[in-house]
Amino acid sequence: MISKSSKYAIKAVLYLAVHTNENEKAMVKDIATPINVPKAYIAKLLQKLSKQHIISSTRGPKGGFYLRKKNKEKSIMDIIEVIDGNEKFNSCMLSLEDCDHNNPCPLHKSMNPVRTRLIENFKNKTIEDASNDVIIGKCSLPL
Amino acid sequence: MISKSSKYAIKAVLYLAVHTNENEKAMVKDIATPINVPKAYIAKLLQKLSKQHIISSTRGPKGGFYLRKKNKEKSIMDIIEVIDGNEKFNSCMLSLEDCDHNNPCPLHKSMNPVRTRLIENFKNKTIEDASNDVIIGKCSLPL
DNA sequence: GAAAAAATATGATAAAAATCATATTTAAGA
DNA sequence: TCTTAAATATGATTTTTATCATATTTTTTC
Repeated sequence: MISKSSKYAIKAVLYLAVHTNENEKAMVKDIATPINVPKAYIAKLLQKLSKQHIISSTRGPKGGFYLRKKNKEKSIMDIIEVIDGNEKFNSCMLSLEDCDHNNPCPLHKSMNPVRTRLIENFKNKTIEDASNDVIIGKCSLPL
Repeated sequence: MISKSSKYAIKAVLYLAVHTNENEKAMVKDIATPINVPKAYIAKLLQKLSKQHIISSTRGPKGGFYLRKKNKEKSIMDIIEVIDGNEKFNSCMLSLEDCDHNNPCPLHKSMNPVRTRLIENFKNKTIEDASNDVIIGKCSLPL
């Protein structure tokens, strides 16, 4: 559905949303274990997210990764786009070159509403939305 | 979304649905080009599909791959399950071990209806349904 | 039955995704 | 300003997925 990397990234960002802010940062080693992702691998993903301003970071002692208010306004889709690229959901279900409404493949008609709904969900759900559900105990995260 | 292999397999089966029957078979070399898939690769996928009785085949001269009525009753989901395995759509969107209705991850609530719909679509759409749309010109296939 | 034409079986190679390792840069604090 | 602790940059390795190649078996036809 979405790549392992994107799933990892989403989990990491949600972890940061719940546990960090300008004053309380988290280091890779603090993040990797609770979200159950290899340390060196999540480090790379965090760097990518940081460079694209999905998350914030500072170097050196007392440094780490964290989320600002601005960061929390980003959507789940923003994360996926940084990690998997933004063609992820735009291509035809059968990868046909010129499948569209006027020239649909046999799966187009039934699948398009699903795809649209999927994209909407990812776009509409902000980091803040998702992490709030965790904070108020409505949803769970780790592992 | 679904693997390249599954897409290839679906295209091949639909090709067979439109162009073959008990009396008119198609060889790998006849199939590979129009659906735009490497010959040796689609050969392997066809063998897998054949072994699982999604498609039919006979060896030797005059042999080839084809679809019986029974084959056409199979669903798109049947193809995907043979190629990608049947865990494809069952896991949590974040791959959390014990995410379910009672202990949902932050994406569960919004994503579950989409997932359900997706599965239903794949299960309800038979080879026959899809190929008929091509035959009556409602949908297109190649490339 | 021998020859040829097809699928089938098996395994090797290439490309992409995921994982691991290490050197470099930056910032804090003594 | 030196040491240390952190992110950052870079690249090597492993695993998975996709692709290529070839030998074997089955079936038809002569």
